[in-house]
This record gives sequence, structure tokens and C-alpha cells, in this order.
Amino acid sequence: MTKPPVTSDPKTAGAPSRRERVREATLGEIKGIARRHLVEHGVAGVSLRAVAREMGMTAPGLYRYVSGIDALLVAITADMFDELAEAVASADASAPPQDTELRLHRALRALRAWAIAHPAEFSVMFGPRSRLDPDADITPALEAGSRFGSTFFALFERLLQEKDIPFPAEEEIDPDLRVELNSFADTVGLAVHDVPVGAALVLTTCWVRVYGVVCMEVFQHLDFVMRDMEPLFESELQNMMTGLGVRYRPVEEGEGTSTRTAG
Amino acid sequence: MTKPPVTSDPKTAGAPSRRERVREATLGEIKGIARRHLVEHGVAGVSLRAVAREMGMTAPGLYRYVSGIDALLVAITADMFDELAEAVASADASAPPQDTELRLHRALRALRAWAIAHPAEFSVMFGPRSRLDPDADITPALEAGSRFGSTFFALFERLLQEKDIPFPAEEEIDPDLRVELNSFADTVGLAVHDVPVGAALVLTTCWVRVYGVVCMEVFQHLDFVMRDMEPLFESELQNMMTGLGVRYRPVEEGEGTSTRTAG
DNA sequence: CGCTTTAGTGAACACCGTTAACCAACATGA
DNA sequence: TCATGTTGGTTAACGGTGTTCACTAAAGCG
Repeated sequence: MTKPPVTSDPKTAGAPSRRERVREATLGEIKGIARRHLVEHGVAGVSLRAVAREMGMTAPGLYRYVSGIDALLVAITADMFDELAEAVASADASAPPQDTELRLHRALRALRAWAIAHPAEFSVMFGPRSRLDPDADITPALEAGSRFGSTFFALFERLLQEKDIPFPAEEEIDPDLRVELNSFADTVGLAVHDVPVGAALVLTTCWVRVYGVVCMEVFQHLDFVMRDMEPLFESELQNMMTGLGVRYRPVEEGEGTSTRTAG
Repeated sequence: MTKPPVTSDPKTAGAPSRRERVREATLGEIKGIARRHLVEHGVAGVSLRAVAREMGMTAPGLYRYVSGIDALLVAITADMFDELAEAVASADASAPPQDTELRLHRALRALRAWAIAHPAEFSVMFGPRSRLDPDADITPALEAGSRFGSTFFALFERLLQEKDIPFPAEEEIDPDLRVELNSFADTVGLAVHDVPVGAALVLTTCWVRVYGVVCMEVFQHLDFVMRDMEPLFESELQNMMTGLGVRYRPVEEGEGTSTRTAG
């Protein structure tokens, strides 16, 4: 064991001190347990006291790591966004790099697959902020969320360059909508690549549809009327893709999501 | 247990006894206060104790009227569905009966308007069940929800009879999706009117899009990127309508929703 | 009038978030 | 090495929550 300096030398600023390491570790444990409580008991079942209890601590001790229950929820939400982003990115990377269409298919299916595999997480990420204080600071989650979105933005831009996907001309778009779309393209980074507003519109439309069908499935809003939502998702995917002028690729072997067998 | 009616005369079975009247009144008060707490403090701010306190009662007393907090939430959710259904139905009725297309436009805009005017309510109605016990009995809410849906189903059927709206042939639809759509058409009452599966599919697709765009707005998922979501909603509406072969009707004078001026 | 049902109370239990006062171990500078 | 300030935790406490139980007072009814 080459013993590193116990104290943190200002020169070795990159290497965290021992103190920082253990601190980071317990913070990780806190978030891990909170995350498990989230999936096991729902968001209402996440509590500082329970987490502390499970760690053999008392609740006030957690305030050394987290400024309150809201901050903890925001923190694990950010983690979950990163995790989702990673799942999507890896599905994206699993396809041949030049096959943008297949990459898009896989990325979107990965999104749905992650969502239905992690309904509790998805609910806090994409549902209403029902538990958080309305004016809580959610910037960490927002940043992680934008990291998640960037994968799709990149794919869409690629598609835009390769194919001649149809989109409305600028003049056809309502001026009010135009300013909103420009604002969107600005903050999200599409503007720097000179993506036309029409393209931004179809991107938004697609996202609305994906969001809608996945939320509907995870929130179980058609539960009493549909057992398996995968066919509907695939149908929506097909519609979207053909609307984009992209050939629909049926779900591949082993990619299928064996949805609930429930009754 | 054929116990005689609480009221003396069996003939006046329809007329509730005095006891039942006051009971119904206090139940209404309970739900009313809970509803107000919901909109003022979010769903997390609804509590039996607070409701009781405001009524000058103690919490256990409420258990004479409601079997617990979950049942109370379900009850007010059902009320809200009825209220939304009424808003949609009245918007529908505000148009000339034979102008099905306008009726549809108005009904859909009424849905969005109600949603953004009642974000807290909409969140518990259409968001994830984040607070309720997963196996709570939500049938009252489901029934009210189906009453809400029926307005749109009726409009869609009318449209289907009047116009030649394009929908895929049965053979073009994936068999798995077909069985789901048939199940849907069955339980929702479309089957009795011999609505083709293709039509059921486009209906579902439309609903997914509306649901998606409205949820997105109410849950504020594009908040950091778009100030006013109305143009996007109208664009989606236009897309949908033209896809249905229906002429898009721009928003009429006085129908517009002056959305937030926020910043 | 007497009996039964109902409405509501108070106390209690087990949770929850958060703050304040306090203490022990640690890291560091002189 | 020693003193000192920081860090990571504790206990106690306040006010909030859902829910159950035992109990009382009132209302309705034969």
C-alpha cells in the first residue's frame, strides 16, 4: 500500500482526500438506500428517518450530507436521469454507428424498456412534482435531464443531415409557436447547428408522442382496458418513423420486452 | 339484513332522511376542504387532521365519513373527473349540435383549459398514483373517469359516421395490437356500435397525443425551454385534425387561454 | 320512555421532517 | 506535541401525520 498523504496537498487537488472519499461513500449509501425505498414503497415511502435507521444512524445525522428530504429526492432523481441516459446511450451504441435509423429505434425502445422496468423512478422523473416543495431547487435534476435529452438531440441531428425528413417551412408555422421553438432550439443546443424551426417542431411533436405513450403505460392509465401496451408503443413508433420518412424496423430478436403477464 | 329504511315511510325511499341529508352535507364539506387544500398546498398537503381542524372537529371523527386518507383522495378524484367531464361536455354543447368538428375542437380545448386551470387536480387524476396505496380501491375514480371519456367517444363516433376519416385496415394492424384494441373497444363501449379496429387505433393515437401534450404542459416538463405551451397545443391539434381529415378551426375569439405571464 | 344507532372526542401508538444543543474524533497549524 | 477548529454524529424536542380503541353524548325510533 503506497500510503498517499493523509492530508490533502493543494497540489494534488484532483485526488480527493480520505475524508472526502468516505464522505462520498456514505452519501452514496444514503442515496442508494433512498433509491431502494423509492422502488419498494413508492415515493411517499422515502423518508430520512427510515434511511438513517437502516444505516444505523439517526435522522439528524443525515443533514450533514443532505439539506433535507427534498434535496435527497432531487439528488436521486438526478442519478436516475443519468442512469436512464446511460441506458439509452448504450442502446444507441449497440447499433452500427452509421445506421442512424436503427440507433434511433433502439434508443427509443430502450427508453420505454427502462421506464417500465423502473416505474417508480420514471414517475418522479417525468410525473408531476407532487411531493417536492414547489420552489425547491431542482437544478441538479434538470441538468441530468438535459444530459439525457442530448442523446436524442444528437441522433435527430444526424438523421436530419442524412435523410431528407419532411418538415414544415418556417412560414407555415404560427409565429407564436416559432418563438417558442426558437427558444427551445436555443437552450437545448439545436440552434448552433442551424436546425430549422420546422425540424424543431417535428422533433417536439415526436417527443410529445413518445412521452405520451410511455407515461400512459407507466402511469397505468389504460390498465383497465389494455393488458399489454407494447403493441401500441410499436404502432406509435411505426407511425412516427414513417412520418419521419424512416423505414420502421420491427423489434429484433431478444429486444422484446416481455411485459406483465398480469391479470 | 333486510332492515327497514331509516326513514319511516318505505314509500319515500327516494327522499333521503334528514340524517342522510346532513351526513351528505358534512361529507361534502370534508371533500370541499380537502379539495381546497389540494389546490393550495398540493396533494402532499392534504391531511385528515388539517381538514378536521378546519371543520372544528378531530381527525378520528372523519372516519365516520371516510375510511381513511386514501379513500378521501379517491373520492375527490372522482368528483374532479365529474367536474372535468362537465366542463368538456358543456364546451361540446356550446357548439351547434350538427357541427361535429367544431364540437370536437371545443371539447379538446376545454380539456386543456381545465387542466391548466386546475394543475393540482389534473396531476392526481392523470399522473402517477404516487401517494395512494398501490392496492387502494380506486373504482369510484375509474367510473368517473369513464364518464369523462364517454364524451369524446361519442364525438368520435359521430365524426366517424359523418366523415370518411382515414384509418388502417384490419389486416394492416399487428394481431397483438388488434386484440388490445378490441379489448379497449369492448370495455369502452365502442364495440356495440361496430367501430372498426382501425378507427379504434386512430382514436387511441389521438388520445395519446392529447394526453402527452397536456401532461407535458401541466407537469411543466418543457418549462425551462418554452414559456407558453398553447401554440404547441394548437399545432398538435391541427396536426391531429388534418390527420383525421378534419379542417382545423383556429381558436375563436374569447376562447383563447391567456397562459402564464411568468418568468 | 327506553333502546339502538350514530357522531364525535381523547388518548395513545407509530411514524414523519427539522432544529438546537452538545460531544467525540479527527486534521491541521504552530 | 499540543492546542484548535472542523467534521460527523448524538439526544432531545417541537409540531406534524394516519389510524385504532374506548368512550360519551346525542339523535332517531318503536
